[in-house]
Amino acid sequence: MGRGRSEIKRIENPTQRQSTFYKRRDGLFKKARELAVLCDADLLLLLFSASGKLYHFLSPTVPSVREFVERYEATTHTKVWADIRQERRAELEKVGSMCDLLEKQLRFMTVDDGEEYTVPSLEALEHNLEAAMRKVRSEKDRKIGGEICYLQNIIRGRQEERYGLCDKIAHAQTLKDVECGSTSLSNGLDLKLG
Amino acid sequence: MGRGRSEIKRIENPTQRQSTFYKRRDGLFKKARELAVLCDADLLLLLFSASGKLYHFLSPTVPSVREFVERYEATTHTKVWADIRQERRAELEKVGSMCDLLEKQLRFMTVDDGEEYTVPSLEALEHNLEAAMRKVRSEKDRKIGGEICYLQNIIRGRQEERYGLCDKIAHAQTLKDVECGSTSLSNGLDLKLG
DNA sequence: AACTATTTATAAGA
DNA sequence: TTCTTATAAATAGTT
Repeated sequence: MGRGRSEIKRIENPTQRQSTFYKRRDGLFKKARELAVLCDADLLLLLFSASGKLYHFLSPTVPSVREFVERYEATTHTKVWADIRQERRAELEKVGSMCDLLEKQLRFMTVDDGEEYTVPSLEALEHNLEAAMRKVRSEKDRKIGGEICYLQNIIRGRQEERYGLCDKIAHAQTLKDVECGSTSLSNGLDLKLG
Repeated sequence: MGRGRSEIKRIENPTQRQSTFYKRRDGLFKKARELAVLCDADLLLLLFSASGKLYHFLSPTVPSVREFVERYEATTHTKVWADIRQERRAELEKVGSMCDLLEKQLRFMTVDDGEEYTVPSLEALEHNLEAAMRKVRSEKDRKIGGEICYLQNIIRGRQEERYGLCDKIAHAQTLKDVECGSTSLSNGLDLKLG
């Protein structure tokens, strides 16, 4: 419509583009309103101009953008926000219950400065701490035991090395004795290893 | 356009309404697309027919309905979902950091079955447990001390009551003695109270 | 869905 | 922006 032009491509002249934007924007909104009224349809039209200005139309039967988009989600089963909200809620619940559990466990082991306790509850705490202590100490013993064992093995290994060395030297000496026919020199090498 | 009609009101004839809906829907979408291309605008068009069927158009520069509505929210400062999400995120972070803190505290006091510990770290745990134990025991001592004090007070009170009673009886006796002029009966009531 | 008479939208110019 | 107007486009009624 109008004089000339038919090709639909970006209008490079900014003034002309702006002018066309106004005219066509009005036309589009008018058509949208007419469609809603004539055909009993619900529609949402959100429009940003190139300069970032917002225009929107919502058919009269629809109370809010939010409800409309929720209807859209329900129809398309996209449910983008619904899903995200669901996930967030689940995550929050998980972390929350984790927190409760930890708090309970901690409450099981420590006295809080703000609180007042009864003697039996303090005794219960004491028992819990004793149990924890036993566990820590047994773990420590186990570790130390392991280390002692490891050191013993090293010592044993070294001793065996030394014995082996002694045997070799002794053997070497024997060979020498046989070769030279004398045993006097073997006494000069007094092995005190091992 | 077209032959006749100019009044914009709901078309009562369903067949005619449906026909008009198709024609005008196509026209509207065409106009929407043209506006987006010619004027470099971003737009979203969601349309439900009277029968609930959905049609939508999103200008090519916009990747999703979600992003578009977020832009709408940011522009209008409606921010309904944005706010809710922000709150949720903050809440989650708070609970999360709380959880971390508790976990750290707990890790400070207990040995975990899955973990391997060094002897020095086990000794550190032992010290922490000893500190907690001292705190619990001092609290217990304080409580027991308080209870002993309380019981002592009760005992003292009872004793005072008894002394008072003795005094009264003694006084009554004295009165009786004075009244009767005899003191022989007072010896029959041997007070061993107090 | 296709045709066409007619109305409506709008490009260009002021 | 807004108005005017020539002209292209959309579409109501019909088939």
